Amino acid sequence: MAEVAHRVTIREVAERAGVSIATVSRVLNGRGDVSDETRELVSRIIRENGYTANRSARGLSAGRTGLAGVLVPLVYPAYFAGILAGAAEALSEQGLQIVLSPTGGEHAREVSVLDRMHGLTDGALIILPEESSEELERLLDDGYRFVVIDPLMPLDERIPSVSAAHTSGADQAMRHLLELGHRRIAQITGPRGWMATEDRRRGYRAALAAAGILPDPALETEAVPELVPGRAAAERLLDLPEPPTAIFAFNDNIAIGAIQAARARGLRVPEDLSVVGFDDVEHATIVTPALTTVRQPLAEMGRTAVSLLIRLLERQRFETLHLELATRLVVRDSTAPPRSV
Amino acid sequence: MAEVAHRVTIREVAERAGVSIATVSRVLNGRGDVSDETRELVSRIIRENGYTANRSARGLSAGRTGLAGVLVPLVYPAYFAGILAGAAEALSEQGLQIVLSPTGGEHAREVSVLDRMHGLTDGALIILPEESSEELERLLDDGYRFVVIDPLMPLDERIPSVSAAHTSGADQAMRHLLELGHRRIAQITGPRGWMATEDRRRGYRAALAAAGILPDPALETEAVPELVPGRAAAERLLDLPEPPTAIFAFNDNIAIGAIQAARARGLRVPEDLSVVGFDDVEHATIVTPALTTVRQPLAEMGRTAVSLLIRLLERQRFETLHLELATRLVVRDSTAPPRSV
DNA sequence: CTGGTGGCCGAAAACGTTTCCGGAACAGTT
DNA sequence: AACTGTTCCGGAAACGTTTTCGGCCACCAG
Repeated sequence: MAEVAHRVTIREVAERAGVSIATVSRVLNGRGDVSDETRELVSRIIRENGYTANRSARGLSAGRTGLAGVLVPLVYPAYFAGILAGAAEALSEQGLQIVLSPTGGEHAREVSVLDRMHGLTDGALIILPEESSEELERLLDDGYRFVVIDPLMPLDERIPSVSAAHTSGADQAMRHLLELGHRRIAQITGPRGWMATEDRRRGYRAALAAAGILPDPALETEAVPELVPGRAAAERLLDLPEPPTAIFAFNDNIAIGAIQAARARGLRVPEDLSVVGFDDVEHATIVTPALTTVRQPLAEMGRTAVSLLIRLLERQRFETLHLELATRLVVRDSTAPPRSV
Repeated sequence: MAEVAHRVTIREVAERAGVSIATVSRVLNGRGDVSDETRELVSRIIRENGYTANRSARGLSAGRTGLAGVLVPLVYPAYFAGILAGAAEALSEQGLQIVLSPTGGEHAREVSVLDRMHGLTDGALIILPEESSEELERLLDDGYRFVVIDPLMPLDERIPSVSAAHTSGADQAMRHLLELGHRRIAQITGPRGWMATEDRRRGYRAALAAAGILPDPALETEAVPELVPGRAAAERLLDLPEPPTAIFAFNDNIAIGAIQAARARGLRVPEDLSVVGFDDVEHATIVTPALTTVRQPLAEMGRTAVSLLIRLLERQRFETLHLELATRLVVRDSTAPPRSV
């Protein structure tokens, strides 16, 4: 029990093995130019002394830190946790450690966090970035490597990104409702200006148009993608003189809010009101009725972003920097033909 | 657009400001011994050139990396996300970055991750560790600083830990059910040997004893704390010749599984079966009926662990290394008096 | 005028690695 | 015997900071 616990260094390992530190380093990193005999000896000493390299020193010397940043607005929501889980798995396979930074979705904080990341990590995944394309371009020009997951705003061509097929997802959801016979289908959108919002709105309108239905502006309302605002938005829709028979919600939380709103006024889901969500987080399966929703492959988005990042770090050239993953409607119990049919 | 983007160093900042690197370092770290004038000038140059310190170099030189490890079995489950959210907030307030390591709950992987952490971070939070007390003691003797959150096994006195009041929580849950008039109360426990399992079992038995009820071994069954195993366990209980009128589940997932099991055989919750969970994750509020459950202050456990870790890093001496946070019963809609009363 | 004090700053060592360069030893070829 | 290669290894520079130590200067008191 030492007075001050002293971490064993490469120099001590070298001394005890009777070799130079260069040789120890070579063994450590699996470089060639070491005899089997020496390699064996050094490995033993390393094991016996419980030596592990000081990452700061390694990072400083080698120019790579082995760290990858993951910027996320919040840790808690299942949406982020899903992406994070996929990314974490893939990063760990690549031997990269994750530096997790919740930004709280505040622009200023995110900018400063990102600046710090530049001196700390080899690259980053940025989920739902608050930053403008210009700010990200500056970072890119500074030589930092990163991949954006689910960009809120349209980004410059040069910025690598991974997203989901919003328009197609909305289209699938709408087709499903239309086939069930719904004609008055409301949409609770996400915040105006987000790419996801606009893309899904496009899908919504296109599907209506294809069915020969004139969109009713009263049936489109907006909500912060959380449960309580979702419930409020649904209440607004149900208060309409001619309320919808189905609601297509921006995400599962809003959809669950809508189910609660319906139940609160004695409407049954799906008999009196059909509800479709988006995301397919775990909540969708435990709510009653189980939610029909558009599945986003969250974990896979994380994994895909990592593989893009890896190739970026290896300075590979690419065909395409923009990946869009397919979405898929999952039909459960919250949708049925409308009453009147 | 430089050929190879070159990160600006402290040396360049010093040159452009016409001062020594020592002075720039002093400004950077807010040390005294710099005139206001010089400080202003250097700050400007730093801002203009978008300089941020290389963390590896800083870590190497200063002996502190500004990184804190967080070891977690999985990222996804709301239980971990809740703790992580609290810890993340507190760590960021302290200017520490989070190195997140999902271990998959595999012992071997956790050990190696932890070894790596030692050379990378200043300290760590270890949530639900797979490691034995001995392994953690070795780490402690090596001079690594960490705090265990919700230990699975009893740990050595010297290992700092934060946990929740399991026994008291179980007692509150049982009292509630007993007061409602239940006499045949089943328990679905967590895995045998876990501290949480044993403590809650103690609370369960003590409450029964206090009510003068002889425990029936048939009413105690075990499940992996997830939804599907929980449903299976509940089915076993409901298949009993004399089934329980209430179930006290090890966590919310199991409780939700129990609700599903009841519903599947036409029993109504809470009229025909009362269910109490543990944790109070978000799921508990969106399931129907909303779950009566014992709330663990997850975010606060994370924050508390961080403040312990901070004091450890500052080498403060302490009164106590073991903190237990209070749990509290939250009554919702999944509990009611039994049928027969 | 002298000596002391305090504010401000620079030189340089130190942190623990990786990696470049070159040298020793030995085998094979001519 | 002299060479050319190969294999294996060590010396030392370099990475970008922090921090210690000491020096210079201005100011003040005696």
